[in-house]
Amino acid sequence: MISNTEKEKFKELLKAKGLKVTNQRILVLQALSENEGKHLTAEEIFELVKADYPGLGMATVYRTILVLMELHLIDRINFDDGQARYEIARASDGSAHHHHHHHLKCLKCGKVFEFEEDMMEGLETEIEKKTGFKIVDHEVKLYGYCRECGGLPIE
Amino acid sequence: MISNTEKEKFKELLKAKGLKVTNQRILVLQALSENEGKHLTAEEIFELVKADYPGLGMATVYRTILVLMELHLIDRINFDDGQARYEIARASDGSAHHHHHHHLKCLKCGKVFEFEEDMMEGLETEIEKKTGFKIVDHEVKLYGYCRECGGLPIE
DNA sequence: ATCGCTGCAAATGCTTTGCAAGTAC
DNA sequence: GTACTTGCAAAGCATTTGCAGCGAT
Repeated sequence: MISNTEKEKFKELLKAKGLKVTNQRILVLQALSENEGKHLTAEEIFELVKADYPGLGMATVYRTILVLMELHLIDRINFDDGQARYEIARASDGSAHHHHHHHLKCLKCGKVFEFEEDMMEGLETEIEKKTGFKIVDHEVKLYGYCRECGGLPIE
Repeated sequence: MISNTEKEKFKELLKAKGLKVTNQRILVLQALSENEGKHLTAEEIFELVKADYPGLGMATVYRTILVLMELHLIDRINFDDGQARYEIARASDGSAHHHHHHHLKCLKCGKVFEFEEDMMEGLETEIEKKTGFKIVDHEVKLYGYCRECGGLPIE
């Protein structure tokens, strides 16, 4: 559930950018907040919010997603299955760039798990030294076979 | 350039799967092989091969890409810019699952660099221990600002 | 009252598919 | 000769956009 404090913060953020506070925007953020770890597609967000707010249009969902991404309130993940997925950003203050949280996908059942581990700093500093690149964010995806799928490949 | 040995290996692979050796398939593989590190889109592959083989159709490019991916001869990368990109797989023997090679994208100029570093084994064993997951592959993307872009964010 | 937002429908853009003709084996 | 392949055009699907009406401030 989204706390009132968070909701107020969101309203402030919108106003600060000259954007308006609408039911649609609040409900979309809320749907993502209440489904942390579910990696919702735009379609799924649409269905969820539509249940509470029947008039909703798909285009609004997509436009709201853009707004929320610009405010750094949500992140997009792509599992190459034809549709993008979205999830609440951890540090929801709309400032931090590093969200140290990544994904683990089972190649058999397709379930997506998460992990918080962060052994990336070492790698990043090394790359920065070697290439002159200033790294501000990273994304890690692991693929394998989950416990229920027996850790064994198909076929 | 694609070596004759590699070309023969490719032909064997196709035959072993009951697939036919066609000019289109060889030319697409060759285009990707001669453009290692360029992360070509399907459209770009199409243009490249079409120069040598005018009759080519876009659908064939997409179908060939599928075949090459099933043979593990190429990998797909997605930079969320609306089109998938493809590159030759390193261990082109069509067996290995681990390709320890990842991407570094500049958030200002959009250029994509590569790095070979591999500090992932530690992370992977730890996750395996913790979750019971059997990890067979990983994908790392780093985002930042390249040397030419001054390591400084825009605006 | 203003200017942003929304819903709808149409458009876009990448990718896939159906099908008849062509080609490898 | 028998599949498998190809090119073309049409279809599919996720996402974006144009626009007139609606709603927040």
